[in-house]
Amino acid sequence: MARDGSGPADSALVSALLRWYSTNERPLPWRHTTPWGVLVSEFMLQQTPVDRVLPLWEVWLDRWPTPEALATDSVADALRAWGRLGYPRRARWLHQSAVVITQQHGGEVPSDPEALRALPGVGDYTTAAVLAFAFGQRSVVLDTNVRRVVARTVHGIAQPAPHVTTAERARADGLWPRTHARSARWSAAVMEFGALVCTARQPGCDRCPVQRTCAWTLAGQPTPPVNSSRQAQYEGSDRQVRGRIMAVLRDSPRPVGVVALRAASADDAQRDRALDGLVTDGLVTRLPRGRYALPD
DNA sequence: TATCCGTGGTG
DNA sequence: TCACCAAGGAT
Repeated sequence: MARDGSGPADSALVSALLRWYSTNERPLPWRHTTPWGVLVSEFMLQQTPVDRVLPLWEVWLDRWPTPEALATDSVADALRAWGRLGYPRRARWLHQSAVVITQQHGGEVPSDPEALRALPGVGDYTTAAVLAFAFGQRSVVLDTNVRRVVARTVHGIAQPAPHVTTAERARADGLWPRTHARSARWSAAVMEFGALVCTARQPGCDRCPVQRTCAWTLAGQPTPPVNSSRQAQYEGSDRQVRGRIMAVLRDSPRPVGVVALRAASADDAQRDRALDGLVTDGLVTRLPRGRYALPD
């Protein structure tokens, strides 16, 4: 039977997972905080597990309880506080967003989709997430968890496409509850369900409340096509060297010279390449006489 | 649009 | 051991 994403089976799915969420929701601190607290959490959670974000989010919100507080401090402060969370460009984007919020939005995280989407480091997902989780608005929150749950339970495939397609978004919109409050809660519920039960590797189908109606299970849980594009090797990569350079600069209270950066890579060409990239990305400042530092 | 961007845990 | 995975975004 063809599914258009708005039939009674979908209503049953929504109701069942909302019920599951009512007794399985983790007490994460960003469930009850300010819009700024939500925005910080969303930046930190991009491609980063919850357990690693938790302690750092507490530190950040204590130190910078408002966008203005962060905007007043330097990018270097933000990069040091980001520590080893990964993707330090997120710390810079978050700092830049804090500046924009302070200067253009009166210090308040905007609740307007266009204004949110215009902030550096804020894409389609983060825009939808802030609308739902900070402002209780209806938005179709499509993250990796949500997309996997919908792909399986509704579309009957093990994995969603590599990127969100127009058709996928349209079908999800048909599935999403119409009211603001129910939509926002559903977004959190389906995301939590994907993170805790309908996981990527070993889904807990024995604990799943919608196993009987799951399209993927009914189809015999067909395995996904083999992933043709493999993840690039990290060991020895420019990426690894960039990370090491950032670590040296974070740990140094003053600018460093090339000698200190040799610890990041003994390969002069690779080290220069990585440094150029970091300078271009605004994560490192090149000073006179061959010295380097984190940006002001 | 395919690729790049960090880091650490895991099966 | 090592490839995959984790509340993506920018170019």
